[in-house]
Amino acid sequence: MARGSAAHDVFGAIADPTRRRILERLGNTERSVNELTAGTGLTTSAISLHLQVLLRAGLVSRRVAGRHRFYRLDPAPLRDVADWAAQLSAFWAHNLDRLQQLAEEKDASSNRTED
Amino acid sequence: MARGSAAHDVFGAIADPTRRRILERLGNTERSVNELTAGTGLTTSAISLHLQVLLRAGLVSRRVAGRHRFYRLDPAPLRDVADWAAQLSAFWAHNLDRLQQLAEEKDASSNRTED
DNA sequence: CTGACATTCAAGCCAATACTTGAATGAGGA
DNA sequence: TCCTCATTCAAGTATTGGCTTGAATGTCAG
Repeated sequence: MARGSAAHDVFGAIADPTRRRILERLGNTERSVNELTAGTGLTTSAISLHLQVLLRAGLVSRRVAGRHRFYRLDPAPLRDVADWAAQLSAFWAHNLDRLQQLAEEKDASSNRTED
Repeated sequence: MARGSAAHDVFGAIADPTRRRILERLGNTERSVNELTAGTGLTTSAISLHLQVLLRAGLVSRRVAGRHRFYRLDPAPLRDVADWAAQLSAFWAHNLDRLQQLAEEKDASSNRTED
């Protein structure tokens, strides 16, 4: 991605596998840069840069605690991506009803007490 | 996206806005390169290159008809993207049961809850 | 205060990408 | 056949993005 495109939008941000792994690892817990660096063969600088990209894309937010910065996943842009991809695939398959089904299912999960 | 990442995977392919527009335009109809070029300020060469990327990512397939190539959307990879994004956003929202439901529904692949 | 740790900043490098122009391939029509 | 249209191929260029190293910032522990 060079000319017109940009890594500061969501699609550009999730294009990188390292950043996707970070997001996955950030799934439910907030983690420090050091934690996120562990396992990857990269330096903390590299991970920090990736986190800046994710920040700019609105995919993560951070909490400063002493000399640690804890990063946490922000789901809203991901949901945009999911919607875009789901709509497009459903559109092609002419499964418009399935798209709506998914939307309802999603809606129902928020105000559902127990199954 | 330079080093580790690649435009031949789905996420890299949809990172480019031009390619996303192509996919959207391909929504329900198959279109020729010329048709897809119209409207963009780009050359047919550029669009052709983008289509090759989309082809390699499995996002489109083509039908050769005389001197025209008609490209058509292939929804499967998009559904992968949708699943990935939806799972992650749902994960964060503490809808773990729903995540598991989705996972089982799809592949029953291993989902690790790293502490 | 001093030292060690956690994170970011600043250059700088290399590879990959998006685009262009010009030529090549291939199919249809006169 | 010959010419034209539709598409791709082949360089070539500029820009971007990912990563590293080395220094700067800031914070806790002694």
